[in-house]
Amino acid sequence: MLPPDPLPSAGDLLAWYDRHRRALPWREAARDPYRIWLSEVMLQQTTVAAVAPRWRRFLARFPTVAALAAAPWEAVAEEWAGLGYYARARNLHACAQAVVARGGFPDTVEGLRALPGIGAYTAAAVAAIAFGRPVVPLDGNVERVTARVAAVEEALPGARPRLAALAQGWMAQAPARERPADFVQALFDLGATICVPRSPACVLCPWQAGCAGRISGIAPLLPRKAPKPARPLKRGVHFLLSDSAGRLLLRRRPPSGLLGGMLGIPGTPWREEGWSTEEAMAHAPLASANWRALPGEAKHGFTHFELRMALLAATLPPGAAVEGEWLTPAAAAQALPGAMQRLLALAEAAGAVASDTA
DNA sequence: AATCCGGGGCG
DNA sequence: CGCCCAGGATT
Repeated sequence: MLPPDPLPSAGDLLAWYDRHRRALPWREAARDPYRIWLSEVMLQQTTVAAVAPRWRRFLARFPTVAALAAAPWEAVAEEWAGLGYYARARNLHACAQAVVARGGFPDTVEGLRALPGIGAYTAAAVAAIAFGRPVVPLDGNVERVTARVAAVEEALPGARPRLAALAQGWMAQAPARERPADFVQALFDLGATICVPRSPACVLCPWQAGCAGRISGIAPLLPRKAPKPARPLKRGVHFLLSDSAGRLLLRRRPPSGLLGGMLGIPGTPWREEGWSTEEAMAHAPLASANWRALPGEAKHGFTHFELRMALLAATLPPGAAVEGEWLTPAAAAQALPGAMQRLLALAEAAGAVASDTA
């Protein structure tokens, strides 16, 4: 079969990008590798809309990589709370310290790839956007655009090497090679605004004439993906202990694993089998307290399982000592990951804690 | 290569 | 309710 005519032209895409590129906060300032790197880490599996306000807030608190490296983990965790994938925050902190120790960000893919939390994608993205290296980061947008333009019918993730080679081939064309940062961001924007997963707007696409997927009519079906397994349901029981001032007992979770390093409301492990009251009470932070079950359940979806949590509440008996940290409900809402905030909302609905200032 | 790891928005 | 999102680390 003959290739489509004309072939995808980097110049056409760059001309489109010059007119239609998204106005994103990390594109406004100069190419500070710290800001670019921070945006790329936040954008891992996270939408632009969710990242933009958090990116501004993070930089207001940690304006430089040195400031981030010098900050205590507790402050970084609090600033990241609610963004998800908390290993990113741990690696971000460690990466900042490594960068300060070596005197600045590496300006090559290999150098960046060696840092914590920087994989093949982020290394290529920072190298291209911050340092002008002619490399294409393969993200979900680039995978989709490339699979469609080249009509790659092989399913992900097996097709990834082919897609990467095709996209890198476009970067080798003259106009792209001279504007690597713009070219990769043009691919991002094309995938985010026109070559979208469902109902792509092919009539608006600068590459429509050369798109093999559009010509053959299969573009909306690409890229093909392997089916995903079903998510099991897990259950847990949690314990909300209030002191006489209305503050709540929280404990920092182990540094790795699910919600690692983040604050949490004490509770049982999460498992598929349910918990009897007696069994759950063995995990209570304080056995002798006026525990009462609150009505309802808190539900939360993780990537690989669904979670339902029951909640028991009690007040701290006078003179009792418990290990953990005491936070006001407002401070807890600020510092807790989403799953734990669901428990807080359940308690507020039951009138078990002071309602937030909202 | 397969698994684990959050949270939000959209059709 | 399922899918997708500027993925990385671990095994």
